[in-house]
Amino acid sequence: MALAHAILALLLDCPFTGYDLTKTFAGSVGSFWKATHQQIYRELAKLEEQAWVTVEAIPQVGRPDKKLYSITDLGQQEFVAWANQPCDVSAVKEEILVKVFAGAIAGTDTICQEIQRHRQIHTETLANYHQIEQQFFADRDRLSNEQTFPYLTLRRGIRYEIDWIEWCDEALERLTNGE
Amino acid sequence: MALAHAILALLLDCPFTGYDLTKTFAGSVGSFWKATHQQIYRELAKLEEQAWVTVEAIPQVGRPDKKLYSITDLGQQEFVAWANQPCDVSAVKEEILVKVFAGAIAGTDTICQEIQRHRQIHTETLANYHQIEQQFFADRDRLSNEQTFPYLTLRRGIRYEIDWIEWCDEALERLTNGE
DNA sequence: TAGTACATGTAACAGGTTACATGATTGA
DNA sequence: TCAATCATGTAACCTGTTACATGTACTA
Repeated sequence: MALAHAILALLLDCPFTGYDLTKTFAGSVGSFWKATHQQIYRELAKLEEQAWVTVEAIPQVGRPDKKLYSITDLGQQEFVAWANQPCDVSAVKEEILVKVFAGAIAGTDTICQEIQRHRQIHTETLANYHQIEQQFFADRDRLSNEQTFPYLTLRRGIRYEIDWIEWCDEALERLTNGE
Repeated sequence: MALAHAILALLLDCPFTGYDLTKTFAGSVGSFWKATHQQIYRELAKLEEQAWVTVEAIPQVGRPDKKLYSITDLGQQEFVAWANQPCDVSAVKEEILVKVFAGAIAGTDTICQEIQRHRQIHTETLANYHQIEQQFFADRDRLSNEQTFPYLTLRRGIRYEIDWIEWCDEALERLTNGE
């Protein structure tokens, strides 16, 4: 049910098309939620059935109609109710750690290369987050209450990437010690 | 396909029953992979079809036969081949951050309580990891190559929990500032 | 002229969750 | 006597991924 609520969370602020939601999930909100366009279109259809959102079709020339989705009062009530229920800590599933776990069979070189590749990816993601931070949260210690909430999700993303990079360094050191 | 490889990773070391695999996924290996018994039984059936594992039925009194699964040479080859292919960084999906993102509508109190709840859970998980560390990796700076690999996965888990706890503290501070 | 952005969708499949089902043994 | 542990499984459902499909407009 959480994809539904992630979509509602975005619609609370302003109406969106499925297309724009897809881009948002691939962008800023991507630090804590991911979804493909197929998932989003399917979910929007369900949300409409439940009357949590309404659609307005906006005709266009040479393109499919834009379908602009807005959250309803019912949708907003549902979101608040959902937010007030405790939720689980998310389950971790790390493919790279499956490899590391069996590193003795996969081979130290293989593992080190993969760790280095991941370190690179995390470094790039971190740079991206830092750029968002500069652009949208310049005066970080004087944010309004409304701005603080999205900033905290970005902070979580930044911490997460830094922590991965540090683990990669630690792992590489432990694996190359004595060579 | 990664559940299959997570199972193979465990079988590389020694044979397992589906039941024992379930417990292992709920325990130590749970720091980087989770699976329910239904998933595991279904996956084991597939692995057997592909001849990546073999089964030995062990009759018991008053209980279903134990089915002890062992990895085959083919399974081992497959695992090494898989480990040598680059894999993606895992996608993050954090339900709590969906709530935090829309915190202005959910309400600061609601959000703070939920963050505090999660802080507690992360603290307990961390304590659990520290205990595993004490028990199985006592002499942390003098581990054999074989021990280093699983230790690194535990280190990742420990760092992850610490990082979450620190983020919770940071978030709570930012949200209660000026009250 | 090739690729990207815009804008939606169907279909098939893979992976994950929840409920139900069986039935002996052991410990509180 | 109640719950937990041992040990397996079926079925239904929900979520997520991949491939395919359409067709314009703009940019390199």
